[in-house]
Formats: sequence, structure tokens, C-alpha cells
Amino acid sequence: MSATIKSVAEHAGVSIKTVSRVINNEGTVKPDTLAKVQAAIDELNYKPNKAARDLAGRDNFVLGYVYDNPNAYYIIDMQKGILNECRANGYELLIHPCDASSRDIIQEILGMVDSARLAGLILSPPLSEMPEVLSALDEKGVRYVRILSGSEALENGPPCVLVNDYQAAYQITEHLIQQGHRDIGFIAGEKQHNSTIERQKGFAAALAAHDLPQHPEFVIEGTYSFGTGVESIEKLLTLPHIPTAVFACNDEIAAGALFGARMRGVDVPTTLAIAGFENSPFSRQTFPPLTTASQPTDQIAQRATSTLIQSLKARKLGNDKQPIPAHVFVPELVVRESTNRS
Amino acid sequence: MSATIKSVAEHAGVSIKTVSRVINNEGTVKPDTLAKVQAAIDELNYKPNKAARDLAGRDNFVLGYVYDNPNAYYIIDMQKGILNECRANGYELLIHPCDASSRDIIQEILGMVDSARLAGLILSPPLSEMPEVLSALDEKGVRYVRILSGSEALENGPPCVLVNDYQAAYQITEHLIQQGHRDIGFIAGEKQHNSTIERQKGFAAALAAHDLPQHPEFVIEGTYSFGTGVESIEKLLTLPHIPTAVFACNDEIAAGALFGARMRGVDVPTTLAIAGFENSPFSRQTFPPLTTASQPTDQIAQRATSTLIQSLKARKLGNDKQPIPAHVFVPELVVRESTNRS
DNA sequence: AGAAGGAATGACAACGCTGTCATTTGACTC
DNA sequence: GAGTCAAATGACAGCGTTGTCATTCCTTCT
Repeated sequence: MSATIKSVAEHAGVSIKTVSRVINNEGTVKPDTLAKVQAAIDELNYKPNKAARDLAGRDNFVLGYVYDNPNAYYIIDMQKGILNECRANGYELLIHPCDASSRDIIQEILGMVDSARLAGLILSPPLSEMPEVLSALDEKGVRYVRILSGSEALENGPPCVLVNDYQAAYQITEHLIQQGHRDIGFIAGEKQHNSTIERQKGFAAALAAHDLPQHPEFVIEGTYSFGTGVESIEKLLTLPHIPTAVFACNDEIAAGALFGARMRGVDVPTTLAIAGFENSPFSRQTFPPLTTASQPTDQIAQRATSTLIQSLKARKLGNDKQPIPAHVFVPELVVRESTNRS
Repeated sequence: MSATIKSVAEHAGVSIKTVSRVINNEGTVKPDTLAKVQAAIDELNYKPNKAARDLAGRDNFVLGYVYDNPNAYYIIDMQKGILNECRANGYELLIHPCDASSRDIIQEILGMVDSARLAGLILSPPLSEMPEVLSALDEKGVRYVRILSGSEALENGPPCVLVNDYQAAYQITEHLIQQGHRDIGFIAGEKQHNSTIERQKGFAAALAAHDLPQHPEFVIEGTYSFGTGVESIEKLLTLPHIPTAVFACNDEIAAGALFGARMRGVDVPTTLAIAGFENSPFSRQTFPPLTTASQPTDQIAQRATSTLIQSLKARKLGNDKQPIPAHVFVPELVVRESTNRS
């Protein structure tokens, strides 16, 4: 039915191999031959058959995105960014939600890579931070790119894209301090997540830089969930000496904290200021709207994908020596009413 | 590297064609031959190569999910349901976010079906309700399943899965009436969406069934957005005679309405009751939590996918005559504090 | 026991492309 | 103008599976 490489070749009066060279951008085709072939491709509206390419070639134009993250907004934005880059480069995307805490998560991922013959994997937290997953992939020779919290990539490590949570958390904390707060609580997400660790470090560093005391009882551990926010605010507001501001590790916790404060009749921001992190849509939809840090998830994802594709190409061409430098994103402070006393 | 049909055939002492028959469940293989082959498959951990199957066979094991919906939770749940069913049946999923209002949306979809050689498409609102999209697909002979609002499928139409918004809306309205409300506002989503129309019909029917007057000024038109909620509540609360309860067409509008009420110092639920629709996660995270209707999106998606696969098989076997009956889901009322006066 | 006929199995081409290697082309040298 | 060599192009096999059709194997009937 639709055009094949053969029909294009006949139409252009060249061999199918030459057409193949054109669609693969091999750069060894003379300009006028190239033009002829391109014209034939356009005229016949030819689209290479992916199955045939995958079967014949040694590389497969399918990437995988494995995720375990309860945050729907994050995932949707990730997907959007990944898909943009995939489309631009003729790749397809296979998505695979999973449970990172499952016992045979490694087998699950490996099986998927195998059965779909994936060219590479895009890993976001928490998967991107699980050494056992990474080493299993390394061992199998599976290509991947990691998205993770940090500011400096390991030398010679596999490609990654970094999000500087430390600096963003520092900025949020500094904003609270500038609003006149001296007693600031911190509600953490899962403590094995790098993002939690980095955000807490940034928080502590900002306090230290402004000569403010660290109150260990103001730091509450939890998970990245609404429920943690509700419970933590309960704990903070029943302390003998209570904070006047709270920095929650993400918007969901912050929304929970807001909910909890309201339940106890505590006004935000007058009596208590609350800041979140992530700039998810609902940070704009709480009452009052949340101060937060905006991370451009789709751009991060797009960058990660292009990095992966670049690394795939490098391997194909054999110049696998020099590692691809990691790009660092810094989330930006977004000030809204939840911390704004004026 | 990994096992191929050939190695399995040698291992089992049969021809590759017989192995092919086994993996395709053709049912023309003797039980003991089948057992031998199955053993070889298990032992070698053989996974059929999808690219080769797609290339050789006349059908392609890839489904597409095209969506245009700002609601991240809905999409994520849809994906989950679709993927479950895809995995169970050896299909892959290609996802394609798009803009339904774009001029060349039809070309975009057709191009995607073509280039990825999709076996079928899963369509959710608003795409599933756009006649021009459907007829373009019909014309091209593209197989699809629709998820849409309604309670009765068209005779002989393409397969679909229905969500009975009418009945759920009726129940929500009846719940408000039972709480003693007589003046109930309605905030609509996009009025070209079937779901809006059905929900409004259910609302009106419940009022009528309880001999309550319909106040046209209590019905506000808008979009499925937080902003609509905020603005609509503004309009309702400045009317000469104001409602004591509001039924918002989805949770996002309801959250906006809650926000708007709070801005005006109106207490929920004491002065104003608010109900939403969808049971999205944040309906539990507003203060107070929202009464809503729960639609099992992942199950709906799974059902739609299995219906599509069934229709694909039917076409392959040629018994394309009798249409597949549409399954109807009825969202369930979930009562929370936003409407609970006690 | 032999024939007939359906069920089970196999041989082989084909799917549309890429990799390998051979061949042609053309620019440049002396 | 012949010789050289790299650049450009082509011929052909092969990727792992399915479809088609031929063959073999049973079962059943006479």
C-alpha cells in the first residue's frame, strides 16, 4: 500500500541502498543524487518502515521510559519532553510504569529491555538513584540516561542530567528569612531520595549563612505525600516553641501542611508561612497559592532524551571515549501568597 | 544473542513454523508437540521479536493512544489501564499527546497511524467525540475504540466503552437535595463535551424528579478548569438570590469554586455546599475534601483496550459482522465534607 | 487391507530494510 | 592519456518472523 524503499529507489532511478543512505543521513551521497532521492521521498510520501529498520539494522529506534512516581503531573511533563525529542529524532517511546520497591524490579526492567529490544532507557528518580538497578543495566550493556538531583556529575560515568535542588532550596529558605522568619520548619520527603537530601542541605546552608540556629525538632521526616504534610504540621504546631514558617520538600506536602494548618485554625500566611517545591499545577490552586520552586520538567526530560540519543550515536560511531557533560538545571523561586506577609 | 524461533525449533525438534503456530495460539498443534515446544520456549526464555513479527505478519502489535486532555491524573490512569491490557496481550503502546483544536489534527493522527503502522487507536474525549476525526479514521479503515459519555451505544457502530455521566450526576444532585438544598447551582465544563451535556441533563432530571424549580441563572457555562470555578462562584454569589449548594462538572472546577468561596469569606459546607466529579486525588486534598463521583478510569481504559483487541481479532478472523456490545460504567457517589452539613 | 480425507507439520518465499563488500565514477597526478 | 585512488553507488545476503502451499501422518470407512 504505502511507499517502500524500493518504490522510492525506482522513482528516483537509484539503488535502494542509496535511498537508505539518504534516510540515514550518512552524508556520502552526492548533492544532486540526494536531491533526486529527496524529491522521490516527498512525492511518494515515503515513511521508512520501523519494523524493517529494527529488524535489519543493529540498532533499534525505541527508547524506554521506566518510572515509579506517584506524581502524575511530573510524569506527564516528563513524557511530553521525552516524546518531543523522540519525534524529532525518529525514535519511538515505550513507557513502563513500575513499582521500584518490588523485589524483582530488576528482572522486570531487564525483561522489558530484552523483549522490546530497546535502544536505551530514560531513568528518573527514584529508579535513577538505585545502584542495584544501574549496575544490572551496566552489566547487561544497556544504555541509559539518568535524571537526578545534584550539581556535579561523576567523571566518566554514564550520561545524566542534573537538577540542582540544593541551590533552589537555598533560595527558598533565603526568601523565608528575608520575610523576617527566624524559626523555620522543614518537612522532608523520602530520606533515601537524593532530592530530599539535597533540599535539606540547601535549607541548612541558608540558615547557617544567615547565622540562624538549626532546631533539630523543626525537621520532620516523611514521604512526598499530602498525608505527610498534614501529620507534620500537627507535630510542628504542638511543639513548645513553634516555627513561623515551613519549607515543605514538595508541593504535595505543602498542600497537606496548608490543610493541616487550616484544620487547626492557623492562618496562612499571617501566622504561618508555607513554601513548597516543584511548581505543580495545584500549587497555584490551593488557598492561598503556594510559594514554590519551578523545575522545567519537560525541558529536563527533553534534555535527558537528547543526551541519551547523543550517547547512542557516539557508541555507534565508536567514539565512546569522552563522556557527555551533564547539563544542570536550577529550579527557580516562585513567590506566591503562602509566604507573602505584605 | 537471545533466543530466536529457529533455536527454539531446533531445541524442540520441530520446524520453525510449528513454533510460530504455538506462539500464535493457532490451536492446530497436537498437545504433546505443543508441550515440547512450550518447554523449549521456557527453557531458552524465548521472546518473539516484535520487529520481525510486524514485518512478516499482516498485523502489527502496536496500539496508539491519542489524547488531548489537560488533566494529568486522568491521562496517567488511562495509560495504566491501557498498558495493563496491552502487556497481557503482547501489544505495545504508542502515546501521542496532541492538540484537538489544531487545524491539521486529522493529518497528524493519520500520519502517526501510517508511520508507526498502528493496529488500532484508543480515543478518549474530546477526540472520541469529534465526528471529523472519526470519519477520517473510518475512511482510512483505521480501527479504533472510543471512550465516551453515554448509556447506549449506536447499533453497528464502531466499538466503544461508555461512562454513564447522566446517572452519576443525577445521584450527586439527589445527594445535595437530600442534604436539604433546594437552590443548587451548576457549573458546566466545555459545552461541546458530551460529558458536560450528560451531567447537566442528570442534574436537571434530579431537580425535576424532586419537584424543584430550575433556575437558569444558577447554571454557569465554562471550561473544565480551576479558573472557571473561581469565576463562576463569583457570579453565583453576587446574584440577588444565591444558591446554597453548587454542583461543579469536575473536581478542578469544584476546587476553583472552593477557592473562590474562601476568597469571599464564604464557609464550605456551612454556607455553601460544593460537589465535584471525577474523584481525582486532589479532591481528597482540598479543605474541606470534596464530595465527588468516582470513575474507575484505569478500568475503563483497560476495558476499552480489550474491546479494541477483541475487535482486531474479529476482523482478522473475518467474523466482523456482529458488533461488540458496549460496556457501561457508572461513576459512584463519594460523599466527603464539602457537602456534609452534619 | 487399502483408500480416502482431514489434521498436523514442514519447506520456502517474502516482508522492507541495513551491512558488507564489490564495482563504478570521476578527480587528480605525472 | 594512462594510472591512481578515494568517493559514490550498487548487488546481494540476511535480520526473525508469518503466509502459502505442499507433504506427511493418522483416523475412519469400505
